[in-house]
Amino acid sequence: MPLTRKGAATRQRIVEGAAEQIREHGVFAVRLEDVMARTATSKSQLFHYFPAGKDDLLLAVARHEAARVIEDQQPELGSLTSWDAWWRWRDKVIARYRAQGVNCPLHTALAQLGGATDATRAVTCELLAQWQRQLAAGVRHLQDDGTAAPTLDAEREAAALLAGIQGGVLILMATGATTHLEAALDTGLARLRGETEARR
Amino acid sequence: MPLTRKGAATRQRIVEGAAEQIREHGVFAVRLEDVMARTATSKSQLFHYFPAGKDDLLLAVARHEAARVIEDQQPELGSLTSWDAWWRWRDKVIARYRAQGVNCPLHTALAQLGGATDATRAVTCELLAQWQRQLAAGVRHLQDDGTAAPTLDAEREAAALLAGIQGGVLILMATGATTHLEAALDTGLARLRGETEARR
DNA sequence: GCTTTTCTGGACTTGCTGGTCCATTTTTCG
DNA sequence: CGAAAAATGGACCAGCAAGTCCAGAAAAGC
Repeated sequence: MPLTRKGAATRQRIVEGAAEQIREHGVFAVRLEDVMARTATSKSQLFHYFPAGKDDLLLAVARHEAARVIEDQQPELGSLTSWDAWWRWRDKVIARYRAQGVNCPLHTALAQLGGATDATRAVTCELLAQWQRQLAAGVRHLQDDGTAAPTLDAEREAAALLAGIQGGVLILMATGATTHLEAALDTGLARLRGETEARR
Repeated sequence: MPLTRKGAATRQRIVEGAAEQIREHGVFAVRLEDVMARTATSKSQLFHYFPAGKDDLLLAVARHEAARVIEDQQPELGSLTSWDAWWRWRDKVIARYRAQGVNCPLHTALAQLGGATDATRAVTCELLAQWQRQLAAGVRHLQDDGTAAPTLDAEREAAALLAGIQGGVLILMATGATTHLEAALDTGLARLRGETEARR
């Protein structure tokens, strides 16, 4: 079923509108009606573009938001080629999540879908894998320029860092404080450099 | 409203039954009816013991599960007095969450409640605070016996470790793999000891 | 034992929200 | 231009699950 230019625009409007709505009020509070009102669409349109209904839409939103997560960290995340770049990235991550506050659309969208479906799981895994891949690349850069010990397992370090970020964000969502996210990032980076003390 | 012995038993049966149900099928799939069937109770009982309805029950479950989280880590978490104790604790945490698999009743229960309510936030914060407190105490023990550098900020290290655990569990729930949880714990512990290499 | 309170059963109500349907308009494309 | 396909509007349906109510059984307490 080919989409006309107009159709594609509408579809996108729906996805973005739904994402915003979720960001503002959380997934559980979002009804199809809200999305309709926000995006000036009718129910038939929703089901026209997302035949399988709400889950279908939510999945699209999840994909959309997953892409955003990575994009928002660029270009820093993609070029963690120096110690300085790492710190710029660190600051960006904290700023991004501090701004986002307690609503993690991706996280909640996935939660709503129950994680049961293979599709949702795939979205999550893909996001995590991409993220970790870029972190690991960054670790290797540090190893190359002698900042980080060559004995470190880059992949493992990246995994640990990623876990710290996820947990930090989770705690941020629960408590509203960025303390843990910062602690995770700072101790993680300090570790890469072989420092005992965490900066800042 | 004083509870008779029987009443208290019923109430507890409901909470535990609901918790099990959630653990097995996730919060979103749990209907009051399911809880009724499982605990051999009627709807009037549910509303008798939890006047505010489902949210009320869910909150009780959250509290119940929060307590479990800490309990399940005892006695290790409470006495992280040596490097060895730390490792025993590490193994216990991994085992616990591996067994639990993809269902984190606490996490989902809180998600369902939206995190909006003050009550749910309080439960989460209390749990995190307790957890972190015990970790920090453990860090100080390591500093006392010379295993960890005295320059480390125990509270901050504990925060980072906690974030890593939370993220690791989150990723475990999403992907089913304990890789990240292990990586977070192992690098975290290695860092405490000032090792460059992560064990295992 | 008798009264009061608590506990339990289950039928009933109700509101909400996802989903269906068809008629109408707009776009596409030969 | 005209036919086919896509896009849109909005009324309608259906089911579910939360929450209400009252009557009756069991326990508590004097």
